[in-house]
Amino acid sequence: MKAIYYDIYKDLREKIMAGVYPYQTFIPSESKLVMEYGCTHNTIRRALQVLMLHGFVHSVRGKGVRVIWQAGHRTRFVFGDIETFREAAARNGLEATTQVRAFEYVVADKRIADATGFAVGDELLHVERIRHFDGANLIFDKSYFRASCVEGLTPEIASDSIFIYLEGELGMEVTISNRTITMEYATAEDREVLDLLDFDMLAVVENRTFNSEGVHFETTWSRHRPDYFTFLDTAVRGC
Amino acid sequence: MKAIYYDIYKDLREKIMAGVYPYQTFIPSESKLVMEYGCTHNTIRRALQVLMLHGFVHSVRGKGVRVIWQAGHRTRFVFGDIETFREAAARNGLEATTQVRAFEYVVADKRIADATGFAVGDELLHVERIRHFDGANLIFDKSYFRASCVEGLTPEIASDSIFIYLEGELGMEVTISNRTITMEYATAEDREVLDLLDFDMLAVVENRTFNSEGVHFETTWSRHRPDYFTFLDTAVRGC
DNA sequence: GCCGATTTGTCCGTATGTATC
DNA sequence: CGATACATACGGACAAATCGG
Repeated sequence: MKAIYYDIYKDLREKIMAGVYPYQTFIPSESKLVMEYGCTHNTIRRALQVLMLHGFVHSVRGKGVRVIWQAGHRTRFVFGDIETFREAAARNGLEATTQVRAFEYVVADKRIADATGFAVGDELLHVERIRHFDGANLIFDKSYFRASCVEGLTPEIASDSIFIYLEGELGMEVTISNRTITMEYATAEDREVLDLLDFDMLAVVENRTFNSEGVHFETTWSRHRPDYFTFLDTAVRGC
Repeated sequence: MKAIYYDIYKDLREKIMAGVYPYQTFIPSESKLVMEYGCTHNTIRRALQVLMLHGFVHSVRGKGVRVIWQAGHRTRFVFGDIETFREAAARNGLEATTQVRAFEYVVADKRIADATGFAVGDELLHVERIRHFDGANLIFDKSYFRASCVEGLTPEIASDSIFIYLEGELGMEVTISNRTITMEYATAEDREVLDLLDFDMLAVVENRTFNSEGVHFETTWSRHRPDYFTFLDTAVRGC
């Protein structure tokens, strides 16, 4: 990311998180930022748009751009953004390991196609992984990858990080993801592979990801033990 | 919303949902859209950005803009967007009623302030509501509003729709919302007011909303019975 | 492998509108 | 009313990626 607007976004974000622009105060006006960063109006606006989308600021016509990010809120055990399990675990300060439970090629029948969003007949790689951290098996991932997109993938790689392999070795870029979050009863299988204590339900995140060419190449269900699940989101009404 | 880019966004969205531009196909290039809509490059790009943010399309440099929205996916029992409970219920085709359980003015002590994000000493209106639809009490809302933002609000209005009142009568506009989703054990109170069957956990959405001036004016915890909870989201990696 | 046409991505400079104070 | 600040749009320029010949 070598774009100017993105550098400005990161700089402003840092200042907000560092308290240079505190909660509920106004950041400098667009024209001041234009002078400060030596770019144009439009480029500043681009950066401000990203700040808004990420829930850091809110702009008010005729008044200014107000900081709405609060320190302390939204921190621990967050598994929301598109990021690898390793990234999320590291950000939460946890040692994490992954055990691969299944790794097999299948052809999508109607049942799989309906569930995953792939087409009947698509060749898929079915992977099941168990995520261990903080002393317990806490997440059970069931994934279907489009086989043609994961050439050369092995169980050993899957136990490390599939996404780092895809992005590094295959040069694939993960960009957009459609997610749904639901709660489901734990199955016998869940109880077998996870350390569920006395929990009888799970938080299930269905994730359909698209690569940089807009091709749907993965559907994953992540089944989380409830006490380790937090999902974050910021929404903007209207336009 | 009188902006040109927004009209173009809505038009393209309609065409995608109507199947004019089917799943996985490319929509016309920017230059073709410029001619079709009689505006500039930048205005088209603005519309495309909104389409991307809402998970309808994905753009690939040098190739085009591909449709990634699938008909049928993401439909029923969705309570994700910033919208009133009535809007959501109506979209899901359900008759809905609301019972107001508490309605009282309080001053934020440290406990309330920490939980809600308001400051100690802020005057707040505490409201508890029970949402009934599909034949059962399914959602339990506990809200704190900034008192100065909800002048004239009555329990009767709260049983209808607080947001319609705020937007209509008070001219307030709800714009940004920070949400966290977690799972929690049902309390004795939950069991008292909701028809929980044998569920012992709830999906809890904490919602901090800001008005059009960027002022935090509401924190609500919506406690959903698990079988009626689905949350949707689309995420974009990188910038 | 190279070149040129196409397409998206970024940025500039300017102009006008609208809301706030 | 004027100054300030954000919102939208125009038109032009160049960079970067893709694709076909």
